Amino acid sequence: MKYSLNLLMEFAMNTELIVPDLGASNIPDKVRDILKTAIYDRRLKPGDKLPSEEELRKQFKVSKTVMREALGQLVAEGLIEKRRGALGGSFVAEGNSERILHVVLDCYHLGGLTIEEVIDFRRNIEPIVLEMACARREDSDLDMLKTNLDTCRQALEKGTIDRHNQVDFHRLIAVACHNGLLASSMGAAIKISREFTSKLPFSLPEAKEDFEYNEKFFECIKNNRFTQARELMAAHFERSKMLVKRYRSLDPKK
Amino acid sequence: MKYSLNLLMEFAMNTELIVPDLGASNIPDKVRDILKTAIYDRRLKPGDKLPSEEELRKQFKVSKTVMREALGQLVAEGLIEKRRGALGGSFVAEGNSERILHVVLDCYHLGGLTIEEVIDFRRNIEPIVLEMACARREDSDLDMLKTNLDTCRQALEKGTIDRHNQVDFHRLIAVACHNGLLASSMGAAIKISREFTSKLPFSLPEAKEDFEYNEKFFECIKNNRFTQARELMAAHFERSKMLVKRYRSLDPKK
DNA sequence: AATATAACTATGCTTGACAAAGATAATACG
DNA sequence: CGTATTATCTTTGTCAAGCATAGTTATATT
Repeated sequence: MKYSLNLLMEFAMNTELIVPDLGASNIPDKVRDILKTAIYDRRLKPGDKLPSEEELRKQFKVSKTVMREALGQLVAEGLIEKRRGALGGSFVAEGNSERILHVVLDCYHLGGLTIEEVIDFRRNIEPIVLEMACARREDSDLDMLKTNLDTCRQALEKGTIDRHNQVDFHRLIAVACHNGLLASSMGAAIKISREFTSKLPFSLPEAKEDFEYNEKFFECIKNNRFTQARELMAAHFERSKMLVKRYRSLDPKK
Repeated sequence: MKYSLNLLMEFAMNTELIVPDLGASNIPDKVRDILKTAIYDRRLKPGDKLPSEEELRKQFKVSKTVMREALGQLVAEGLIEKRRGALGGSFVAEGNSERILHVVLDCYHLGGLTIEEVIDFRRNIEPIVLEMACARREDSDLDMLKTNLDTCRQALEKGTIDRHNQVDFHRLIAVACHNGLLASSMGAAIKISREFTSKLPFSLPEAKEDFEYNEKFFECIKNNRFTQARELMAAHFERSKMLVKRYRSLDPKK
């Protein structure tokens, strides 16, 4: 079998190699950077199969362990996927914006982002997002949003609260904008909000009030009511602000 | 030395362990998930030192190789940092939003995001960002922006173009909003834009026109001219749109 | 007292061997 | 002849033991 990866030899040739990335100190990182560069340059495209670990190991002239660690990092970064078995191997991953969400979440949990920032982000951006959704939504988006509303309504009618879906409605609004970057960043912000608010007390009347907002948002999107949408979203966030404040006053520390 | 990580034993106890994350198939992933969970739960806080590889290996009852792979993945994900030497080891990383940028870039290079989406994101969000900057900028932000303008102006006066800084001005606007999530997502979008437009031809008159926009943005931010800012940014993006279109017509494929 | 050296602790790298998964080909058997 | 089982082959996954290297600390030498 022939692989179009002789270019990797650029590594094997130079013990002190020329890496485009600022010099990684250890060998696995160097190997990883070379493969990463090949992917960035599209010499390796999504779906492409890399040589086997054994083959790569020989090409890079590194040990099995190092090769595995380099590939492991690329897997962790979501750039490649590995499959076992006879037809297995390492494959360049399809671009999926799922990882954006995870990284933002990581950052939040490490204290690199505060909940205030996240909510501030939403408060300022979501009005625009709703406006965009009004302009761009397709019929399938309306169906999607409607399904969410129905699910939440059924829960409320039974006296329960579907908190997950009720918050998720906001993510779906972003999805209806048909912009991956927007959907990812809003998705992350909303996921963090959801994780945070899940600790807050939430009464049935409050939930119903929240749900009514979602219904109003839906009507705006359906009927392309741009300006009304904006005001509504602003009002909604004034409310959220109060909820967070109340929580903070209940539990002053942290 | 005593580590407060006996909780890790929850793994060692169960050969078939209970991982919060949906079952990772291989051992390193399981170990990684457990450590990740500990970080998420803040049982391990940024700056905390993990036990040595040897110690962890014993606690998790896994081989050295597996332990290293698990830690390697956490490093790749930016959750921990490793240092060599006597006082070395694995340390929980401080939250840094730098990784968000990398992941978005990865996603773009894998085809998970198109340049159209990125520009669309900017066109819709940046007017708000500029507006926010008008309201929130501090004196230090004005200095930062001014320094950028000076650098670019000097280049133009010498007949050269400082493309990097001229685009970077937009990132600095986002920074002036004092919201990490906003700065990160806009930073990523702008970095991708920059990478893309670096392939476009760019004449000196065009660069000057672009620079004048930056100067106008600065005046808005300085004097809190919200509404003017918005119109300006919209106009600026109409221009960018044309530039991209021209590029596409020059090079129809890709 | 300043400097070189040794010891210690931790990560980094190598090698070799075997296990397990997944696909294919060969074989046995109805 | 067709199906089911078994063997085999490729590739990733795991283990183990040892040595190399970095960085700190203590010790010895001058």
